[in-house]
Amino acid sequence: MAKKTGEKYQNIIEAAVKVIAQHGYHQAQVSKIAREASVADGTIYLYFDNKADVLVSLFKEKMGAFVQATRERIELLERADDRLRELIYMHLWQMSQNRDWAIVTQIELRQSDPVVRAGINQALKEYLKLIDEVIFLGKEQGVFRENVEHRVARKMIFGTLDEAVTSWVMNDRKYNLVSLVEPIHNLFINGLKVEKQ
Amino acid sequence: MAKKTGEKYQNIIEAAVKVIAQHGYHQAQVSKIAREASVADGTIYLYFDNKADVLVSLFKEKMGAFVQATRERIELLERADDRLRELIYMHLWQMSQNRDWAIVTQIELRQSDPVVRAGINQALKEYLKLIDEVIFLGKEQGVFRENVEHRVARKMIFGTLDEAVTSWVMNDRKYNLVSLVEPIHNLFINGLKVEKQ
Amino acid sequence: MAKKTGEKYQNIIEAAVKVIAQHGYHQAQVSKIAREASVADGTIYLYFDNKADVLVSLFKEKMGAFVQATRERIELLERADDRLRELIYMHLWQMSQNRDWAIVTQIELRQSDPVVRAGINQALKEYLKLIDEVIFLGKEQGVFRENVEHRVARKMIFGTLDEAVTSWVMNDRKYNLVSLVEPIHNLFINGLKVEKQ
Amino acid sequence: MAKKTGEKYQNIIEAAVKVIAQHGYHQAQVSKIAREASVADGTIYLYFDNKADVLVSLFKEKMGAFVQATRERIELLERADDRLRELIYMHLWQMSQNRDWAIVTQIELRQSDPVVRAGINQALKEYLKLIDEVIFLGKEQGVFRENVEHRVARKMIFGTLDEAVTSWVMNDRKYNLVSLVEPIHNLFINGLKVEKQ
DNA sequence: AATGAATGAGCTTTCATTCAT
DNA sequence: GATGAATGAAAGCTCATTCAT
Repeated sequence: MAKKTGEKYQNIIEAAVKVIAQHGYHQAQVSKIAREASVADGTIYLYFDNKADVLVSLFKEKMGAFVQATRERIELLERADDRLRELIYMHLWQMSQNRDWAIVTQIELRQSDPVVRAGINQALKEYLKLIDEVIFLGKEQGVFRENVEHRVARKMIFGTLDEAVTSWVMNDRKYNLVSLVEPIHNLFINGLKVEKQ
Repeated sequence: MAKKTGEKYQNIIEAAVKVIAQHGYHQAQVSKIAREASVADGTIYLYFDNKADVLVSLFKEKMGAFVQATRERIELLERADDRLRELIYMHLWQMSQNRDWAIVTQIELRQSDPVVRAGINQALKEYLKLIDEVIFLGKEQGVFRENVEHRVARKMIFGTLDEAVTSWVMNDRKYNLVSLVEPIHNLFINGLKVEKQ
Repeated sequence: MAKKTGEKYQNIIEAAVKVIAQHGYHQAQVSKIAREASVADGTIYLYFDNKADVLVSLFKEKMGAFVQATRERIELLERADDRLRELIYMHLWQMSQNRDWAIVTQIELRQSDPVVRAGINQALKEYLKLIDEVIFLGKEQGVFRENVEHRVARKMIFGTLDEAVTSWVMNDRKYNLVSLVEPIHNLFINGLKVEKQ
Repeated sequence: MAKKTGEKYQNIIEAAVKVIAQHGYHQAQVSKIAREASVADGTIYLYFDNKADVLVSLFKEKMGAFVQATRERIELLERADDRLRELIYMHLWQMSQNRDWAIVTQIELRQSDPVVRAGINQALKEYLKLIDEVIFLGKEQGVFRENVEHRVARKMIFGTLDEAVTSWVMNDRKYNLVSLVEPIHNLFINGLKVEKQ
């Protein structure tokens, strides 16, 4: 039913991001998004099945671009540990570049109902797959330990980055998020323990 | 105004957890909670200021007990790395023990409105403080590296555990969450890298 | 926000008068008014900000027409005492013509909350101004005494008419309200005292 | 059922006046009145049938005293026109003496539901009867015109005084209400018209 | 394709009254 | 007589979605 292309399709998605970032998820009514996109309320339903579809599409579009950009950048690098650093960098850098998107992603969209959550999780899988690939590569290259459970490592990497961005957004972005790239990478690679001397 | 003690107070909190876990946040009406607690709708307002207050109180009560139990257990141990293992264990074990609570905490309560979120974040701080204490102790004992940024380490520990539990809940708890204690602890301590030989 | 024009706007106002007159102020729920107006509950909120706005608008619309009709009629007359008689006549005649409106105005709307009261008082001022004009004209024409305090005279005129209509409504309109025009006018003009002979 | 005597009965009535004057009719909950009277909520129902009964009783008690005091004073005077002046004076003076009572009587109690209104009107009749008596006496004494309709005169007297007090209360009692006694009396007696010379 | 007026289901909270103690 | 904890009915308002134009 919904025609998921065209200029208006993009306009509506951008409008949704803007409205949600500005007014919060619970104040992001369809009519407000329509006004921001300069279309009629009904027009939204020509491009999307329902409101949840707007949110899920929004997340997929943005997340797709995010993953692709990250993938392109890390594949320029050889070593898995360098790729991991680049992934951490891209994650934090992209979020710090787009204030609205960070708010929407880390705070507002988490309040959405189960249907939207399901769509979001679906879109997230692509990113988790990319993380897995880095881990597997690291093991192959003998850079990461063989006995590291890749599912556990993936949770650590995603969980830490996610928590870092959320915490940064919640603290009104008072510090430079990208400055965390090295400390985080270092911690992932070397762990907490003191090196034997 | 609200009398935040007594048997009914506890009943209502338990009923809220049950209803939210069973029907989801958006289907957890006051009347449903009241029925589950075997009180009249109005009775809830003798013990809580409003619905948000029920949810925040619920989180504070449970989280307070959670943090206290964890603190008591880890303080029986000497070394910071052992304490960290115990904290990981307590986090995962307590969540795996209480199916409803895990769902409420990881999924449903995240959908709540800003007022509830603020109350929840407040309650979470106590837990983050406990994590910080373990990190500081580790540095003092020379068990953890001095040059580890404690804020980054805290984000890693909390972010990883949180992601692990969410992931486990979302996958319908198909595996034993406690089995992740060792892998996670190992990863936190030793990192991803291969040991020099 | 509210679009205060159109056929539906008028329909809702008429429906509100009817429902309030029939069921009383405290039984005039929005849903009842909507049903009477043959619109959905939500439609009311396209034309009015809230329930109080319906009531205030209703009063303003009706009172505005009332004052205008009265003004047009009295301005056809020269002498202030004739104008006063016409004002008394119009007041009593218009009320006796519209059973529902009289009930709403004299009984039901007086039960309304402070917000509505404030709006009503605002609308009443226009009528009081008209009364004042008649008094001033009378003084200019040498028909009314110069030493009559116009504020006191205004209270007498409005207070008496208001009491007359209220009393008539409360007594289930058993007599002809318009028959009071002459006695009231006579009393206003000549007072209680016996003429010196 | 209700025992309409005793110290607590009086306390509750005084408390009701105070609470209504202070917080307004719509904020005068039974529990608030009970607290002000230093009794339990349930105790009110030992002395009154229901909330409406409290309000009606309150009005009757106060109005009874008001009428009696007025009657005693005017009966000291011979002439009906003097009695009328005294009645005007007593009405305005008593209201201006008791701020709370004036607010309750003129503003707040008018918002009450039909049951209370009916009780109030009942209590008012005694006062209207007193006004009638003055008018009849005036006619007998040849002080007031025979051809004055007493019902109309009564409406004028009560309507004007009522409007005067309401207006004074609404204007935050910025002027001295008693200063209106002479102007009002003069207007009632002599009317608006210029004396023939 | 686009519009936007109309729909109507759904829910938190208040408060007069009761009754077991 | 006095208490006050408990009751539960009742209603204004929002907003995603539709559909006639």
